[in-house]
Amino acid sequence: MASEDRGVDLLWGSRDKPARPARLALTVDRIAAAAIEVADAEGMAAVSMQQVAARLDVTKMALYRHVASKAELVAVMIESAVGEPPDLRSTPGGWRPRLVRWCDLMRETWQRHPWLPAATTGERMTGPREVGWTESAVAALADTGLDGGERMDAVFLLSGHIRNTQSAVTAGTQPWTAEKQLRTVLHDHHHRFPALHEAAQSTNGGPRDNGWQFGLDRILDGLTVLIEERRSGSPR
Amino acid sequence: MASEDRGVDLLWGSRDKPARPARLALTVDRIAAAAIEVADAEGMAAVSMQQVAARLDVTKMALYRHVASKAELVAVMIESAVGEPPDLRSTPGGWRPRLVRWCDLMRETWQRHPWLPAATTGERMTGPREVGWTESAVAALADTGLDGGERMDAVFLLSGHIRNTQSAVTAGTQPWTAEKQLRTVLHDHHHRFPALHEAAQSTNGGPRDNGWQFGLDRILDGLTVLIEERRSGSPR
DNA sequence: TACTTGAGTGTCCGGTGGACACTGGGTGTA
DNA sequence: TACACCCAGTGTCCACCGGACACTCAAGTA
Repeated sequence: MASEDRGVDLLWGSRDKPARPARLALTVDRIAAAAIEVADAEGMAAVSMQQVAARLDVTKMALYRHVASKAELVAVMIESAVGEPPDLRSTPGGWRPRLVRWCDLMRETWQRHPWLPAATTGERMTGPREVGWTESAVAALADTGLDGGERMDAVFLLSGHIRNTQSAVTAGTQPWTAEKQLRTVLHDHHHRFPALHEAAQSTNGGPRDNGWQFGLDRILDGLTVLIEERRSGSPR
Repeated sequence: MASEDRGVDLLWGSRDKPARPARLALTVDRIAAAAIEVADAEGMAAVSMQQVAARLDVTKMALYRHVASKAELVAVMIESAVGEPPDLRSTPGGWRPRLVRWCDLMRETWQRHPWLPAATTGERMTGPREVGWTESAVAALADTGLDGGERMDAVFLLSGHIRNTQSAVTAGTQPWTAEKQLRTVLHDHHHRFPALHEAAQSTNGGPRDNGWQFGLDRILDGLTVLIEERRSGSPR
């Protein structure tokens, strides 16, 4: 059938265009780019081998010449989407502003690719760039007096918070992010959830950011407490 | 075929058992229980309509008489698995021990049902018990001087941390939880990730808990800073 | 010119969630 | 008592998913 189409094409028009331009056209990078387009436009759920293949005008099985499995495709997508990890050494002011900067950059790229939270959960392969981001943040904590495990835990805590707030933006991870639903539920059952009802009432307005800024400040304050304790008090 | 089996059954044995015990046997609760069994044993990915139906010796379509969709089934599973929210008013010592207690209970049930992190991500319906857990934690922050939004954000921060550490246990959300992989990568490319390499080296042993305790302490310390600031200093 | 290589194809498989028409026993009503 | 309706559970179908595998056929090499 495809060959028939080709025949018609050859007979009726565009004879001048190269007879086989499609050969060697497929590469891992092009596949990843197409998959990212799909994910950006329609979400991670829409990323299937056939969808991606269709966008490249190719059969899904052709993709398997270049990626071993869908998991590998997703891994390549992530590695491509996260971009080069930042160098924070030029950011002045010590560990705290550096981590803030790191979070800003992280959230920026995650906002550009809202499917990243969903794609980066679960057991999976990790690419060098992704590890590079972690490296970058751990390095920012180098001279804080925290031991290695603590530095890693701190970065994990921070990136987890980014993931939570970021995925909640698009997918409503937490009950109260499904705004309308919760609001009506709270209205109908306010006697059952008095504390929530009261909290919803006494919220000091302001645009919701899923608790991003609040959580960031709490985490950094908590880290500050530990770091100062280590520095001045008992150096363990 | 099923009727044949029934016939054989009737002819050869167990004639005494009621002729049609299966009628009215299916209920939402039984379906949810079966689905939870599947999820506990084989993970969320194994929860399909047919799997659940098979466990109940029933056709998958029979389930649709009782739940409208798979999403609804999952919602019922969650609501059933989280259990009754706790009453923390009897826990002495103020908001901090109460939140610690809340986290302990939360982690306990999440450990009993390791699929809960995976099931509670994404847009979905929320049941009264799940909201009840939130209510419970928000109530624990009632007399802290935080406004409603802050109380909600604090609970979100905490439950997000539980989710992250808990799901990492089973699914390796973060790069460095894939222990062996990262360790070999770090060994092979230590020149590329010096900070990570050094951190991995200088970790003060101890059993990893995915940064649960570390993160919890940081978050609670950070909350303490804010609450004390509100109480003593400028009440905003 | 003959042979090998390898990118892309077509077809198949088992699994998924779900639509829809059907069966057949239980029960309320005439 | 007879009948009709109700409705829990069934069987079959569909589109879609990821993936195995054998195939075609153009291009490069010997």
